[in-house]
Parts: sequence; structure tokens; C-alpha cells
Amino acid sequence: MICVTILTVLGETTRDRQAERREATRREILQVAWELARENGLAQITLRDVAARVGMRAPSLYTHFPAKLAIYDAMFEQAWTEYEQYAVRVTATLPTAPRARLLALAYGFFDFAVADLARYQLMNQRTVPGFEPSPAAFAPSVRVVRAAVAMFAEAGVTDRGDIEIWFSLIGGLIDQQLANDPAGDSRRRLIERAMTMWADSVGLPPEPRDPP
Amino acid sequence: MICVTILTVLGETTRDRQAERREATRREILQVAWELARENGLAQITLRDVAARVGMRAPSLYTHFPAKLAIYDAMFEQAWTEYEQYAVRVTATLPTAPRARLLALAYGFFDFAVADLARYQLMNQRTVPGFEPSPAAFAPSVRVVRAAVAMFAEAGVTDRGDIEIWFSLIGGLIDQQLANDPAGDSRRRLIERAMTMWADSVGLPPEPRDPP
DNA sequence: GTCTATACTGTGATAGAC
DNA sequence: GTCTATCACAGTATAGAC
Repeated sequence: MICVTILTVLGETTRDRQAERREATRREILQVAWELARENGLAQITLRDVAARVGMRAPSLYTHFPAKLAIYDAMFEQAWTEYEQYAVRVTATLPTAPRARLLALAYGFFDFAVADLARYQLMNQRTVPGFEPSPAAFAPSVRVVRAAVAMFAEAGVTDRGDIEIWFSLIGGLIDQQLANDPAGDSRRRLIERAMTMWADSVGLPPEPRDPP
Repeated sequence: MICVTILTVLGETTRDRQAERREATRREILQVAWELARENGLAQITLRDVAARVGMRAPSLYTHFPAKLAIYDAMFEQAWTEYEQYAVRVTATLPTAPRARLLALAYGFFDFAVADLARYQLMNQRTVPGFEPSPAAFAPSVRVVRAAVAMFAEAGVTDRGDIEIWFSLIGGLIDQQLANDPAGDSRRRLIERAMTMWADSVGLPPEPRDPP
């Protein structure tokens, strides 16, 4: 009886160690993939390059991921999880007045997007041929949208169309910034004007504002 | 002297025929490439597939295009030229009142974009890894933007930021339509609201409107 | 000039030995 | 788990037939 218990404990410990080690390898692969995406472009990631930098041969990656697109899938989930945490962190320090709050949210999303082109392409564009996020990987982005909708509701905006126009506006500005002026801030300087336009249109009451 | 003239004429005729034939082959290759882009996806075009449907072997395509990306380049130019002609045609029948005119322009661009996903991806997104349009292929799109800016000026809008917000708004709605509801018209139904929002913000005078 | 045959390089993926 | 070997399939260069 004691022996069995010991064996079980040993077994579990071993399994834990293995799982832990496995997790670490997985994380390392993903980190290297992000590095290569930023260096060579998101779609230019190569299994041989990833493997070489991790210290393996390309086929060995298949021990940790069933396919190349599964690596993109994990990266997609990571990116949106990262944004979710970033958004939670930012929201905590946000002003409470509706206009100022939504303006700050816009700046937050804009800056997060523009800070990492490869990440933005994976999160919001279809830059990787054949890639479509799995439901599991999609979960964090759904939570983010739900949280945003809740914020709009608090600010008094519940019309789905108004919210979609808001997202279109921010998304369009980000796209243009990244496509035409990736290193500059020409579109970022339009955010306040765009947000005022939108807030006026949905009928948010004016409020005194202090610049960001 | 007569002989020389005849030979010259013959030479020119031959050259014309060859050039004509060459042009026809080029057009056929491009047309097949568009077909395959719509069937399998823009980035999934394969030289072997294109060649097979044209009735050639893959390396033979290099007689007509120096590289695969050169095919995308020619397609890019075709697509923007197509839009330019479409826009000219549409503009001729456009209302003259500024708000109605810009609204019609928005619908025109939106409908053109949504009508062909592969075309839109090539024109406005970076879906093909490594592709960047050449200056020559870029020319039609520059003309289109210039014409649009002229239309804004006629309507009384000259501020560059206002115009960029207009483009962001339309572009964002198109992106969302194609990404989240490619077969529907959920975002198209927001165009009028978005345009009113924008027109109010830039101070265009109100005018009686009739629905599209 | 136009096309084919062949071949080189690099890619994602699989099988089986250790 | 990781390796070697190999596959099928990309894009592309070249040589040569017509």
C-alpha cells in the first residue's frame, strides 16, 4: 500500500516534470517564432529557422505542434491574451467620464496595434495563407470584444451599429497608419478628432477634457 | 529603295502580329490567375496551376513574366485600372449635392470592394507574402486618390485629416464586412449613418436626401 | 521568340531508427 | 523526444528544340 502510494507520487512527480519541461519547450518555440516574425515578416516564418534557433531539427517541432499553422494558432491566442491583460491594466487607470474613457480606450488599442506589426497582422488581418484561428484560440478575442461592449453600455451606448462604426473607425485608422506611415503618427493624431465626431454623433454629452 | 520599304512594312507587320499575340497570351495568363485566385484564394495561386490551365508548363510562364510576383504586380495594376474606369463611369451619374455625392462615392467603393474578395485583398491588403506593387503598377491607384481628393475639394472639404478619416471609415467598414460577414450587408447598412456622422462633423450643410 | 525538359533549392510533412 | 531520411510540392534557372 505504501509502495503503491510512493510509486504513484513518483509517477505524478515525473509526469509533472515532463509536462513542465514540455510547456517550457513550447513557450520557447513560440518565443522564437515571434522573433522571426518580427525579423522576417509574419508569413516568412520557416520551420527550419525556428528549429535551428531553438536548437532542434525541423521535424522535431512536430513533437510539440501538429502542424505549422498550429504554431500560428498558439501565437494568435497569445497575442489576444496579451492584449486582454494589457486592456485590463489600462482600463483600471482610465478616466470615468464616457468620452474621455472611450478616447483612452481608442488610444490604448491603437498603440498596442501599432507597436508590433507582425502581431497586429496575426490578430486582425489575414496575412498568413490558410490560417484560421481555432475556437479555443479565438476565445480571448471574444472576451475582449465582450468587455468593450460592456464599456460602451456603461457609457450609455448600446446600439450595435454605433459600436461597429467605432470599431471600423479605429481599425481603419490603424490600417492606414501601418500601411502608409508605419513609423510615424499621422493617423494617431486624428484619433481625438475622430472620437469627438463619433461621440457627438451618438449623443454623448460634452465634458471638459484634458489632453493625453 | 522599294524593296527596302516593302521589307520594312513586312517587318513591322510581323512585329505587330507578334506583339499582339504576346499581349493576348499575357492577358490569358492574367485572366487564369484571377480565376484561380477566386477559386483557391489569392495567395494560393500556383505557377503550375496557371500554366496547366493556359496549356503550358510552369517554366514557360517565365517567357511572359520575369517572376511570380510580377504576375501579382500586373494584376494589381489591372484591378486599380478597373476601379478607375468603374469610378469614372459611376461619377458621371452621381448627384451633385456634396453629401449625396460623397455618399454615392462611398457606396460605389464599398460595393466594388465587396464584390471580389481576392481583388480587394490584392488592392488594399498585404495578403501576398513579399508582394509590393511597383511604381508603374501603383500609378492608377494614385490617380484614383487624386480624383477623390478633387471631389472632396469640390464638396468644400480640403482638410487632409478630414479626408483621411473618411477613407479610414470606409476602409474599416469594408474590412469588417469582409472579415465578419462576407456574404451579408450588415456593414453596408451602416454607411449612410457613418457618412452623415462625418458630413456633420466637417460642417457640410444639410440637404434633402433620397435613399439609394 | 516560344516553349519544353531537366534540375536545383527550399518548403511543410511523414516514417521509422535510436 | 529527437534524430535521419525521404516525400511531394513550391518557385526558378538553364539549355536546347522548334
